[in-house]
Amino acid sequence: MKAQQDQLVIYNTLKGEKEPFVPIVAGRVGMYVCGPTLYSEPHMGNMRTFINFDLIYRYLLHLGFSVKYVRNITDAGHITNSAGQEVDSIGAAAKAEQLQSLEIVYKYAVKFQELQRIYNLLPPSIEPTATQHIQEQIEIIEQIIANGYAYEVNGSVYFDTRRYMQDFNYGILSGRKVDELENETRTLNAQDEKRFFADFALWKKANPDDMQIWRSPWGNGNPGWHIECTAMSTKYLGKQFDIHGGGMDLKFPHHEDEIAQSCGSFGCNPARYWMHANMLNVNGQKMSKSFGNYFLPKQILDGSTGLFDKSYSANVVRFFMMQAHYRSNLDFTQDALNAAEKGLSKLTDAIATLERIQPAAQSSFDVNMLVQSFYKAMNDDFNAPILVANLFEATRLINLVNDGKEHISSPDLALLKEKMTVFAYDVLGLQKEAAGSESRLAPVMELVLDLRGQARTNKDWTTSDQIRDGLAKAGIVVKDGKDGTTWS
RNA sequence: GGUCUCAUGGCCGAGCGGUUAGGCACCGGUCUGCAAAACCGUCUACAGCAGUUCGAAUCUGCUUGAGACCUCCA
Repeated sequence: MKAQQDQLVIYNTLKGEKEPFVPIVAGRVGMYVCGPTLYSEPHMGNMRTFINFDLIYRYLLHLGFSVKYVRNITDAGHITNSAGQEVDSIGAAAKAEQLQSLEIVYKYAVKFQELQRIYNLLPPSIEPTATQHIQEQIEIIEQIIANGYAYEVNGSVYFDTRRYMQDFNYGILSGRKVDELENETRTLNAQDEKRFFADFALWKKANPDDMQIWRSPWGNGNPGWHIECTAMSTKYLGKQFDIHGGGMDLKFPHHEDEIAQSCGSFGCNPARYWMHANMLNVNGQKMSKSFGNYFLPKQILDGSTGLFDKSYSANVVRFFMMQAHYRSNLDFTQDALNAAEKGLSKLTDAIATLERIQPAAQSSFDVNMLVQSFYKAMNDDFNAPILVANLFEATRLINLVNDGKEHISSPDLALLKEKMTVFAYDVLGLQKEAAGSESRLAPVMELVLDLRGQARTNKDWTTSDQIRDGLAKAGIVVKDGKDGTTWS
């Protein structure tokens, strides 16, 4: 695995190009990913980012890295945006639902946990919450003030972007130039407390109707909306760690400001590799709450999205997502989901077929090369679509072996079996379909199919077809294969 | 308006200068009492116009179209 570790290449948003992945400490990876704000149930687009970073986490683990994966939960409303508007999303949800802020957070945290289970996400090493780290946030703000990169005005603290730009590059991640930003935003902040339009809040003085308020050296208030990630990543991963991830829409200003906060307090960029997952699209447009074109992960499961005429399992949705690269847009369409559903079953069938294959003295194809292609794909910036294509190449060969047209040796068979299983289930995070889940139905079906088998032996096609049609009406499909009859 | 990204066959989606991506659909075949399923095989591309190059989907320029960010956002 060490050799494979050395081959890993990651696209670093900070550099705008792929580069070899060299962890700060050999064999260890510290990874921080921005998690959800729990003022509502995460929608499918939110889930795509978490599924993609789950894939990355899983592959790093498979390569043998010891990974500390921190993904935060935002349970404090982000009080202001840079236009100075009040946007405490959690507080707003709390008022709308007539609950306390933490009730809202807990309510949706439970749902998020459930979704992670259903979509087969590995739990992160730590899931810290913002409200449990107010003190750490305050301490970092104090440090930034002490370093001269922030100032207090009337109970609020702002990051001093102009002062910061004298020593550091603001815009290093997003490529934004402050003077380009200015023309647009200046007017919005005319009567702001800020010294400069690009300054952002680290701490915001409390409003009378705020639902959550904390004490601070500057009076009662709320933390700004970037500081929590700086506080928590620093606490659990150190001032500098390996990978910082999140959705592409967080690149600016959230991640840019995290960098500014880290540089402003500790003098260094918090992460060496910045990774950004792309958005999920519906009809070519980003799925988003504000566009109203979003739907919930469980609506796909029960078929109530209104967009598709049937439901899909979490497994199919996950496989569908694995067929696009994490840095690409992905369009959520019914045809694409249907294709994923069929493809997935073809793939899992082939893995099951491996169990029945009889080895030959020699292999008629290069199994080792095939397995290497799995690693090659994933080592190239986690290129899951290529991996999937290679798994389908293996699928084709497995079926040919099963038909006696290709051969595989015993050691090669063992290798292929292991790697197919590992890559499909451990790395891609697909789930083995629970066979025979309807335990009470199984013996009944056995009996029914047995009777139908007898009818077929007697060439009593009327009875045989009657049974088949009757079962079809009950939603059970009978398949007459070469090796007997199966149903599903 | 500013910054940036992308335009691939019926659909989804890889590709980063020379090789079949892959899946689904279609079509042909194998199997089958029939059907379905399964398996095998095959076809359809690179938005447009110029340029660089022995060679371009892949590099450059322009045109057209779409999207993201600049407000909360995964």
